[in-house]
Amino acid sequence: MAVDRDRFKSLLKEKGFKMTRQRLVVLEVLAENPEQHLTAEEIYERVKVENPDIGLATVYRTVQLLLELELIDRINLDDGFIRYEIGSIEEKEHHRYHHLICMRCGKVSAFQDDMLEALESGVREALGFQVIDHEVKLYGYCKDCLEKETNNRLQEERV
Amino acid sequence: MAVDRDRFKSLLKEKGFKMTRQRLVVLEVLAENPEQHLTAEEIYERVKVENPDIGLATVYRTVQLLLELELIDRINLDDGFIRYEIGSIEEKEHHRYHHLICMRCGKVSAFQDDMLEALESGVREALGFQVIDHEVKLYGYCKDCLEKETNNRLQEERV
DNA sequence: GTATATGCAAATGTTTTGCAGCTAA
DNA sequence: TTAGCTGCAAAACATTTGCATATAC
Repeated sequence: MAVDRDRFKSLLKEKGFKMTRQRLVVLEVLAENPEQHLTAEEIYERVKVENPDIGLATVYRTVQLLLELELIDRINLDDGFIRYEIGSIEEKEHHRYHHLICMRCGKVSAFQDDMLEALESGVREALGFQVIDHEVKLYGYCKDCLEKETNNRLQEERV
Repeated sequence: MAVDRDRFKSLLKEKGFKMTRQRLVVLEVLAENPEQHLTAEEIYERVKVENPDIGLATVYRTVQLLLELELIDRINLDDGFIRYEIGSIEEKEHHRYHHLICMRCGKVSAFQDDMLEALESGVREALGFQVIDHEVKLYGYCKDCLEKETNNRLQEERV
């Protein structure tokens, strides 16, 4: 996924920001790693490969800016890091975070589902709360870990 | 909601822990403030009223212990604090965190809903991911804020 | 030219940890 | 008695901020 330089530039200009090499590179790293939920440190390491002079503080300042511009999403997996990933193109108005977090291997994958719209309208009617955005995290065991466990069990029974 | 001292004691004993005044008081504070999603600091302040000699580190160590014993739940509202609240009695196997977070006044309220079970079984079938626990956060505007906004608008029109 | 952005280092603020003394069992 | 717990202070950690310099426009 390539970054549209000119669109980025005019998006920045709209809000009085300047286009810089650092901002472009941070956005590019995120665009090149979709659904990778990178931490600031991870973004920093990848940016440094081609831009060794960049500072970690700039990465932190840039992700905040990109969040403001709604170009990226923030994900909190409760492991002490805030993570970022490029926003999906299809669903611009509603940011939908649905993440499957494996409690064994820690792998995180995303999925899409519109089922929660029913929940949201229910909340509106029952409690008078108007939902603007939501975040859903499902914790459990991924396919791979479930299969491994089954294999181990079979092996144990054989012994 | 009073804490059952003896049950707490035997629960600790089961895992080789000791019952202490500090642990009991921390649990009591959480039991007396259901659905209050207190931070460690807030728990500390409330505990100190009757136990001025307690240390903040003990509060941190105790909430970790209570989480392990599944007596309390952890909530992360992405505001830089980890919050804790007493676990609800009815739903022991599944910890269900559903929180409504007002983007205007910051008020947090909880609600209960079993709708997500359908989502979970769907995820199991489609992706092979076995869901054990989930967390849902809905961001939006609470009833009070919506009403205030409406009132303000009416007043502006009148002027 | 000037307003904005950067890099560095220092500060921040929450949470964790080391350790000597204390307490429950 | 002794294994486990506590309080204190220091450390650890991700993230933010101040400031002088550099850069975009």
